Amino acid sequence: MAFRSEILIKLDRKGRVLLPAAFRDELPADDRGAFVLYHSPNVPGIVNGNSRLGFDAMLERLRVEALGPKGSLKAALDDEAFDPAGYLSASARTIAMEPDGRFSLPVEFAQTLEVDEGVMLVGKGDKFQMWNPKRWQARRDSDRAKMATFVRGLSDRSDA
Amino acid sequence: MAFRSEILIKLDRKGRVLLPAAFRDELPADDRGAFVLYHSPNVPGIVNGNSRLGFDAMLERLRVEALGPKGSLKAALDDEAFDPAGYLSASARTIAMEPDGRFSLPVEFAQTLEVDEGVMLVGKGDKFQMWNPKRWQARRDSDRAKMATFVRGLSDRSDA
DNA sequence: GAATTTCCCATGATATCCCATATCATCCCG
DNA sequence: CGGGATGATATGGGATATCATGGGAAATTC
Repeated sequence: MAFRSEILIKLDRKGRVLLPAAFRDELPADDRGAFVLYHSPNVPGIVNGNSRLGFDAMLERLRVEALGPKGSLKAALDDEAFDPAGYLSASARTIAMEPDGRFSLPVEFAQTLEVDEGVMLVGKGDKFQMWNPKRWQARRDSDRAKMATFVRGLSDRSDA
Repeated sequence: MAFRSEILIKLDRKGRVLLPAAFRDELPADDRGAFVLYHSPNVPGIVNGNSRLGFDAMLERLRVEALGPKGSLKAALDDEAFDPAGYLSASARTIAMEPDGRFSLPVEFAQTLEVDEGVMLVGKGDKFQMWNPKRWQARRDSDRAKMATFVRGLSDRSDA
């Protein structure tokens, strides 16, 4: 399971979006037909996506790694303490696809994305993202510069 | 797994390219049939290729290098920080081959390469590259001179 | 019963399958 | 040792399947 590539998908006048075949193929074989969308925890305007399995696995890691094995029990009971996994669950929605891979984008996500006629789907390996195409272009340009800097930095370190 | 030699391959009028047998043989035995292409992180005009395994291994090293072993949870959640592995995933595509080893070159790669009728496939050991033949010739000539200088420099350094 | 959602069919573009050919290296057998 | 036989390789191309998208019609929903 590794989401790759960036694909521009049209939003039709019925509000439907296609999950590209390249991404559908990365969903677990026993759970095609549905996946999870959730708001970015720290960047408004980004919607994240993953298989149900992948999303649940991330929550699990979050519970164990961030809170420790005992913390997860506490999170299950303590309604006062902040629970990051619970927060993400609340911001997430399970999305059922039509047989051809299309789904209707819930308005809450359409709003943060501020989509009009197209959505950019971006593979991030363990998950994918949905972007407003223009905002993605700006982000990609800035990331490209950071990547070049990062690569240059690597060679320096090997000499040191 | 070691990609060697440089091979000129035709691009047919359907946009198909053959992954030469010499390179196909270097793919993992349990994962022939598909591989990964991705844009060079810092040189426009170069397309890199590797097995899925090789690509994923590189991403893994990247994550460790960039974030440290504990950084993976942060990378999975933080949509604001620059994530080199995520950047590469977005610039990559999984390519399925026909049984005879051919694949249709995605337009995004055909564009950066500016190919017309031929692509140069170049083995780089742990990965391979696709080049516009003319650009590759220029690069090879410049590399040849650099290599001679480099080899000459080696003896001095080893004595020091 | 008007708006929304789901199902189904249509279509153009692309990708894939499959068959065909030319070239070359390898093999095999007398 | 020679001369086909064999097989893998690189390429071409027709036929078929899949993909992304549009849109009509039935089924929900409030």
